[in-house]
Amino acid sequence: MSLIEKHDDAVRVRFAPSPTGHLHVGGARTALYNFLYARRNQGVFVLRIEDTDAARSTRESYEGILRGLRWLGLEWDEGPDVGGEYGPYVQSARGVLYHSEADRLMREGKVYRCFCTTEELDAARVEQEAKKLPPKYTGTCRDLTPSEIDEKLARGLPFVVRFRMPSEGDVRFRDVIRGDFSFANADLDDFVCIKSDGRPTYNYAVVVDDGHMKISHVIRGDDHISNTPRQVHLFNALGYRLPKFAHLPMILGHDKTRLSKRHGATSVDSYREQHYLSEAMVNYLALLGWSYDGKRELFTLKALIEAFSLKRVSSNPAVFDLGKMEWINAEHFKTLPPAAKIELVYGVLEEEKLLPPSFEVDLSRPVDLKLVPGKEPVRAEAPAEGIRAYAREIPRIALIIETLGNRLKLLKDVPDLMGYFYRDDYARDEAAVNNHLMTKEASSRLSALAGEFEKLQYFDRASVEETLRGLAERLMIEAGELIHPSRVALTGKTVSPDIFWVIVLLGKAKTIERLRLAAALGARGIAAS
RNA sequence: GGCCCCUUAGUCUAGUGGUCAGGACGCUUGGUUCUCAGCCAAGAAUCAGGGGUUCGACUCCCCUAGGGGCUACCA
Repeated sequence: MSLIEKHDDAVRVRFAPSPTGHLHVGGARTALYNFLYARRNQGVFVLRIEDTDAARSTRESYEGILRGLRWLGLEWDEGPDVGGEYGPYVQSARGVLYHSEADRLMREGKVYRCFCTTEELDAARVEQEAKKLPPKYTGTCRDLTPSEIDEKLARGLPFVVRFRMPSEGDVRFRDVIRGDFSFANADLDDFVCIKSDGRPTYNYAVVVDDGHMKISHVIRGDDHISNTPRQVHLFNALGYRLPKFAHLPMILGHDKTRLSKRHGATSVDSYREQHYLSEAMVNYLALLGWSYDGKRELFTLKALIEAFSLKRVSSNPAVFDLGKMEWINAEHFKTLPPAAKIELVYGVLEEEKLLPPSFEVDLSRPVDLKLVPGKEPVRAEAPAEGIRAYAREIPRIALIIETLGNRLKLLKDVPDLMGYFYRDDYARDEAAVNNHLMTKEASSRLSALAGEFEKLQYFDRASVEETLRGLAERLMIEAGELIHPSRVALTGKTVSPDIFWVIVLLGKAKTIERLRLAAALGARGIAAS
């Protein structure tokens, strides 16, 4: 094998979004599969921006797409911002190429100028539809004589460039995922390559670019299957080597229609904003249309690169299931090292403004990292700017995360799960308060418990538990009779992590304060009723 | 209207003529327990429908139905 051939066989794939909206999950998955295929085969991953629709393309969208891809960890080797051998990578900057290639096709008689107006075209289409005929270009300008063309040109009439489609025969191509296709040329049309404003159409620009960028595999959504025969014609007409095609199944919403806004969040931005882990998003997207062996489901990006294969991409559409993605998110979160969890949780606490400077917890004596059973003390890294102010809060966050354990699955649940550790105006469950706090017994018990805690020298978990259970014994009640109202008094909810850890982490002063408040509330409530 | 794609439990999938149709999420039940989560154990649930081909079809062919795509000077 010569060096040239070797070069031609190199895997080069591309993700080619048009900057007309946010990066949605379907696009992200297409990008992911391209990325994985490139990395798996030591290939090159190209990012190309298809902005030939001047009216709909925006700068914000362009930036959003790049941001989304970076968040997912899908770094490209060639692209608009990083450059590369075959740039520019933005179609609006490749006009010269499109025109020179069109001129070449024109000289070879493979395309022709069409002077038909939009009105004429529309009228013809309406007529065809009325007669239940397939709408096709009528071919008015297909065989204009050179003098007719010169005459129209001289009059300055606008024109488009159309592809001269053979009226007979058929086109064939193979799809890596779906096998062989054959389309009758008669069903295709003399589609437009260059619009009257001089810009290329999608079908034309894609082929010129894929050809010139030496794309070896076109991996894209299956909504492009029916565009492929036109593109194959163009590849042949232009004399480019035909890439291999791989069409991915569509991603659907829960009602099995194309995924759209009304199905919930469809942009990868919104998942990032909701604090989903990018690794989880990548993992879930990978599974939407691809499987490794039908068994293994948890992968890091790195593991996906090892495992990915186009051969195992499914051909049926997949429904996006948030529930499964959240499970995958939880699984990935579990595997994070403590320091990473702290950083993530801290970020959410800060963003949700749950770190009010006024909220002082009495941590001077009791809470110590050594209290985490079976764990090495967690040492926070040198605090970054902004973190300094709360540096002494870091160990406590570490302990809260530790205590929360598996209950913390989604970062977006942090406010709900941790709010009562940081604010006195935490959410209270109305029913829980009524059921557990508004009784004479609860009121006196909580008051008694507060009194017992008051006497404690060391507010560690063992002392706290011993104190509570001891009181229960003396009152001749189940420990639960003390635990349940305490939980509601301290957290506002009927569910929380281990109550003794909650008490310790809340600190002695705060615990007693809330127990007394609840006791008073109960006494008042009873007197009032 | 024409051309094309898709169809295994609620969902993602394994399966390539002979399997008790496997796994996962979710769901149900039981166990552990201060609640919840977790964990452990058990369980319900699937080959869209109809014709063929074959000794034998989830697997091959045809039809129907449903969903989707293209048929633009959108991509």
